[in-house]
Parts: sequence; structure tokens; C-alpha cells
Amino acid sequence: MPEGHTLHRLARDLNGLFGGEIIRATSPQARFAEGAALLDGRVLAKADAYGKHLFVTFDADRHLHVHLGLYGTFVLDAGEPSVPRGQVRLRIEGERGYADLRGATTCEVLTRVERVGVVARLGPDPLRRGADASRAYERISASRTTIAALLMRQDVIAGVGNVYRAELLFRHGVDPFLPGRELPSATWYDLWKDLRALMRHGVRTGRIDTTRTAHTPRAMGRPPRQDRHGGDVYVYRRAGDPCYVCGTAVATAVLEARNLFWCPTCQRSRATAAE
DNA sequence: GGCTTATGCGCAG
DNA sequence: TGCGCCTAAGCCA
Repeated sequence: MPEGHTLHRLARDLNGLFGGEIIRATSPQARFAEGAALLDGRVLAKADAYGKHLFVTFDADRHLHVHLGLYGTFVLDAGEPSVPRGQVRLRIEGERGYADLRGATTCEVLTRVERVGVVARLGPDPLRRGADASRAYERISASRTTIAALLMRQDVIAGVGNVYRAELLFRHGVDPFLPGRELPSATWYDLWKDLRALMRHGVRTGRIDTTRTAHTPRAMGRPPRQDRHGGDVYVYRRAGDPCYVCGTAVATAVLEARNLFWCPTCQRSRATAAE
């Protein structure tokens, strides 16, 4: 379930399970045999996430770069390693447990310089300390592209995926088709602040819950628990179902090859009401 | 058992 | 804009 929170949680867990240890690295699937050999027997110094990218630093300037893509998983387990089940791209084994990587779209070993190059292409990540929201707003406020599309661009803002995109815009009553240049500055900083809270909650719980966190706008009330897709949401994948706030059928459309969900009533261009 | 879908993204054209 | 990657889960039969 890889949006940014998943990768940050993963980094945290990898540090907890392997941090500072010499690890064994193998590629049971054999698709990553050369890469695994580069990491085998090395010290796993630190895991870190930038947006949806995970980096695991080993000694000797070796940096594992993982991107889970749409259906990759990296599952950690304490205790004795089991016989690898399914297609395991990379297995890491330590003193206290092991981890299996499957289905990742990217799994490669980089140098520090190469890693810096990957990070340099990303926009600010709300989950990283010191992330600069204004850097994203510079791009957004200069663009004719819709805010819904801009939120998904990792070079504008790193870590947002289809669920957070839909939920964030709903929570703030922002029309997803509003051009970035028409999004008021104040609205953007509200979105950023809320997004950071939502994603931090996601890191803590491992789920995307957008209906019951502390920052839920009061007027929206508390919809029933659904837990349909690993979290409780207002509009994501609820096409045709009644909006929890106003009862209007949740709308859906394909935008830049991704499914977009929104409430046509709650998300009129309220953001431009200031004009 | 098969088919569809997916919280992503790079690439060809 | 559409395809392919490559995996698992959900749905149907």
C-alpha cells in the first residue's frame, strides 16, 4: 500500500530491526542476485525515506534504492527466517529477524552521488523535517494544470498518492479541477499542514485514515468506520455512494490515467470564494 | 481457476 | 495517451 507514509514507516522499522548490524542479503528469486551480493555481509547503517523512495545505507558507499511501485511490498518479520514464499526479490536477514522485498518497480544499489541525484528530482516531502512547502507552492501557483494532477507529481510534492490526493482535496472542499495558479496561498498552506498530520498518522498506524484524525474539520462529522482499503476514507473508491457530509453521490473520473474521486457538492470551487 | 483491479511510474510514440 | 512492468487480493464462476 505504498504512498509516502508506507515508506517512512518501513524505514523506521528497518532501522529498528537491522540498524547497525551486519546483515545477510540474498535474492531467492535470482532477479537481483548481483545487487544482493553487493550488500551481503555489510553493515546496514540507516534506512531513510524521501517521498515514495526508500534508501538503505550500507558501508562502502552502497545505497539500496527501493521503489515499491503499485504493488511492491517489503515485509519485516521478527524471528527465524522462513522458507521464502512467492517471488522474493531480496531477503535481508539479521540477528533478530528478516525482511522480504517483493514486486518492487525499482530495486538497485547506488552510490551516494547517484542517490543524491534521485532525491534532487523530488519536491518537498511533508513527512521530512524542514520540508519547504513554499517550494511546492512556487510550482503550483505557476501552473495551469489542475491541483489534482499537481498533487500526484513527485517533483512538485513527494509522497502523495491517489488516496491522500482525493482525501485531502475533499477535506478542504477544493475542486480537484481547479488550476494550480488559482489555488490561494492560504489554502495551499492549510492543505500542507493537514497533509502532514494525515501522513504522520499514516506512519504511526500503517493505514490511511482521513475521517477520524484530530484535524478532521468539525463540520464533517464522524462517518462510520469502513476500513475498505486499509483505512477509513471519505471519497476514495466510493464512486456512486453517498457523500458522508452531504449525501451527494461521490463522483469519479480518470485524470492522467489515475482514478480520481470527489464530491461534486462539497468540492465546488470554494477555494476561490475569496475573489 | 480465471479475470479484474490496484495506494506508481518510466517509456514509446 | 497508452502500454508494460510484475504481484496480490478481490471478485466471479
